[in-house]
Amino acid sequence: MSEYFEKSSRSCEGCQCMAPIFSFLNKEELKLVDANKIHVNFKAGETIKKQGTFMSHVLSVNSGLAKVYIEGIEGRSSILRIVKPTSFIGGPGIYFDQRHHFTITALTDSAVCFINLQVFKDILKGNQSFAEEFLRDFSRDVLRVYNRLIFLTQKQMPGRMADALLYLHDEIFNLPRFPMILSRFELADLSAMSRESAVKILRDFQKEGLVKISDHEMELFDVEALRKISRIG
Amino acid sequence: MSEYFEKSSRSCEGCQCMAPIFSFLNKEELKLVDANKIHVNFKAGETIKKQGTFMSHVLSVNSGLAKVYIEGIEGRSSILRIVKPTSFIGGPGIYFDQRHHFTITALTDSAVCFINLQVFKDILKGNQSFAEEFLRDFSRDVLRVYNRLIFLTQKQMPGRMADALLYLHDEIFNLPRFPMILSRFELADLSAMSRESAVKILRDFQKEGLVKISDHEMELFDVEALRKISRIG
DNA sequence: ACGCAAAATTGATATATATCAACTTTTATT
DNA sequence: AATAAAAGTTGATATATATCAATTTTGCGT
Repeated sequence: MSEYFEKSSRSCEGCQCMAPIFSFLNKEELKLVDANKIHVNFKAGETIKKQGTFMSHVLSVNSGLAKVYIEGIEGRSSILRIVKPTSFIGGPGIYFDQRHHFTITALTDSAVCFINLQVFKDILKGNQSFAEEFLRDFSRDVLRVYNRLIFLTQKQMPGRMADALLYLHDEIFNLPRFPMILSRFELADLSAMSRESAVKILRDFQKEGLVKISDHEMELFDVEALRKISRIG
Repeated sequence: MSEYFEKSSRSCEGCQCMAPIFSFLNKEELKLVDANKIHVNFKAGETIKKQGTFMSHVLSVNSGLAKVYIEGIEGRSSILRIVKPTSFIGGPGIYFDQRHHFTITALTDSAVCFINLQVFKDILKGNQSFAEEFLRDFSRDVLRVYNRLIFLTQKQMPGRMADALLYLHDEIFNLPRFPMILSRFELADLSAMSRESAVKILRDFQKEGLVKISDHEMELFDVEALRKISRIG
């Protein structure tokens, strides 16, 4: 565990790497956040927050990529989302039971700010537009889960894998060629299948010339074909 | 379509059938709700709100039972929850895009109040404890979906069907014997399988003496055995 | 009470998917 | 560089699940 942390030397004011939601804060509120945050660096693979633990802070991912996943039955996991900078991470525990309902793990070296939950809530109370943006962000998250529920239960494997790749393409990298940050195992967790099945589907995609995987890089040759596979299910 | 509606003669104040969340309102706020609500009766089978439509109101189910489901791919549906009186129904559209992201259908004759969304939001702005209760309610909903995501993707059919029955038992009726409000088709939508599979699993449960279905009644003889099946997956 | 339409049921079959076991490649460690 | 450990791959097989087609039951309107 090498979570070397620091009382950030930079202040939040003027910080380029805070999550967009915090742009709704005024100077005073930002100072409050500044005084009640902890900045921590994580190495790839490290656990940022563990499901089930007490939620003392909310998170802002400043740099790096992370996976947010629910630890389910017998060691199996469902990845809810991949987080890219800069993103806010709260979750349903904030106003329900003050617990984390998912685990967050760094996929690459990452920098994260932890903002004291009570301070966050206090600011939320007094700033209407901040509160509304928070709700918008939360709601977007919820809709993502709705979508996952539908496509994980109603599509079959090729469609689910196509969706996983398109998710990385459309939401994370916006490029047909991107670093393969997820292992086959994680890709399986993202598309609700076994590792072996994930490997086989990817091999099929590769044979058909839709994608190419090499040297930790994924290249999508035919995004439209993938979209079609996604549609067909 | 026999949605005969009425400007309710009773006022909200003192109404015994409003959703618990509204108990956080003061008299004045309640009057505002009163002046901006519509009370509608639905017959079993009627659609209360349709996925994709503009969200002009939030709902309070005063009596009757309803199903909340997402219309997914090629006519397939996923039931998110069964709603019993008295319950508030909002959804992620409130602060995101003002649309309904699920369809609500009456399972029995029902009475529903539609509260103007803008008025609802205005009150939320000015009443902190109401806002927090709203967030708690919303978060509870979200956690329900998390759970469904996990058990629908990580358990196999017997476990999923056991969960569906236990859901009705634990959350809706709190009795080992209850009216079978869901068709086999709907039970299948609740446990993410085909109708035929649902029938077969139920037959197995019945053969093993775990449940009995007759005359629109479901009786759970061995709740603990069902819990075990749920656990095993 | 009759007849129709919808829902439920059934067994046979096809398909999708997981599991298993063996093996290869990659990555990390000493 | 050698070795171990982890990740990835593969084909064979078993299992879970959906689909299909035929049949029965139930509910409903006249």
